[in-house]
Amino acid sequence: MKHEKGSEIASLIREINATLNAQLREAFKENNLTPPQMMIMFMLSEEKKLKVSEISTKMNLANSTVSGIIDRLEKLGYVQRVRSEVDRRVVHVEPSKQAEELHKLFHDTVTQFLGTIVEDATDKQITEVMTGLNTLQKLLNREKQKD
Amino acid sequence: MKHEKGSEIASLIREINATLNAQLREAFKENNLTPPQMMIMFMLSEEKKLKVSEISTKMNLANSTVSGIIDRLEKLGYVQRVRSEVDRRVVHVEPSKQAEELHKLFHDTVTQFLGTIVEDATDKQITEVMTGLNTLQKLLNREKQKD
DNA sequence: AACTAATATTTCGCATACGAAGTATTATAT
DNA sequence: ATATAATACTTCGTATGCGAAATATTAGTT
Repeated sequence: MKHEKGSEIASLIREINATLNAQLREAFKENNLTPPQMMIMFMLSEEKKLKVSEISTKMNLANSTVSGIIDRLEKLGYVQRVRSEVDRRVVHVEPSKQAEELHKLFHDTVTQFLGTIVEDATDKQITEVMTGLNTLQKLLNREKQKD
Repeated sequence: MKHEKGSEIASLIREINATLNAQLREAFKENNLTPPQMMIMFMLSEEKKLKVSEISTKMNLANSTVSGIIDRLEKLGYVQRVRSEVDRRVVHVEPSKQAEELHKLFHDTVTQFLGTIVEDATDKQITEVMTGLNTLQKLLNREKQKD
């Protein structure tokens, strides 16, 4: 009986994640960008310049994954890689000049979508969700060492 | 300010999902199977026979995704496809005879892992998590029609 | 019965997503 | 100063994961 709750929780996470991704794809469809592409553009419109590893950390992705996404954004002409002068191992990702008008649009689209998640949710509901997610995160992250 | 909570929630979901997947990969590493492969073997050891579309529904995946996973499990000799006699459009996925000893092992491994999620979690914590996830799921799923 | 619609699955093209290995550069140790 | 280790990123191979289109079969219409 012990694994029943774990099973239910794992299943719910999978389902919620899938739903969220589907809605993100739908919301960004007009822009012809995928969710992670859009999120990176969003972050760049706020930060103006990010290291590949910073993007990986913020988005919880492996460097190799981000590198591939940047490849495609670069090919689309939306960003450019710039090697750091200070430390030439570092690659800065910057929004490109020629797509500057789009940046505001991307930013607004993402902001708007993120708003809809909690739109017409009560404060109580938001608290419930945040509490539950934080608790689950803690449960998952501690149980490294044992016996 | 409105999108801040939405952003935080989306980010937490991503992070939790990634953590869960990483732990699943780690737990199933010994078996040389990926998480979805392992989950399908788990389901088959309980049900003995499932339609492709049933697997898709239970796992919240597109049929095309499941079809690919079954391809690889079949290539490994762990399952076999059997066309239904009743409705020849339907494909039944069955555990293979030659891997029968492994099935119990797979089942135990999955059961054990699902147990660890809630292991040494208090009832209060489990309730918090369940409440939060259910609330979030409801929030995401209702906002189809509007204005 | 012939035609059309619906259903179940597969195939295809593409974009994540990961870890391992490779490359280049910088930091550290001897 | 040179060898070694650490860091940042890319490349490679493989497995999801999706939607759209293709295929095969069954159900429903006329």
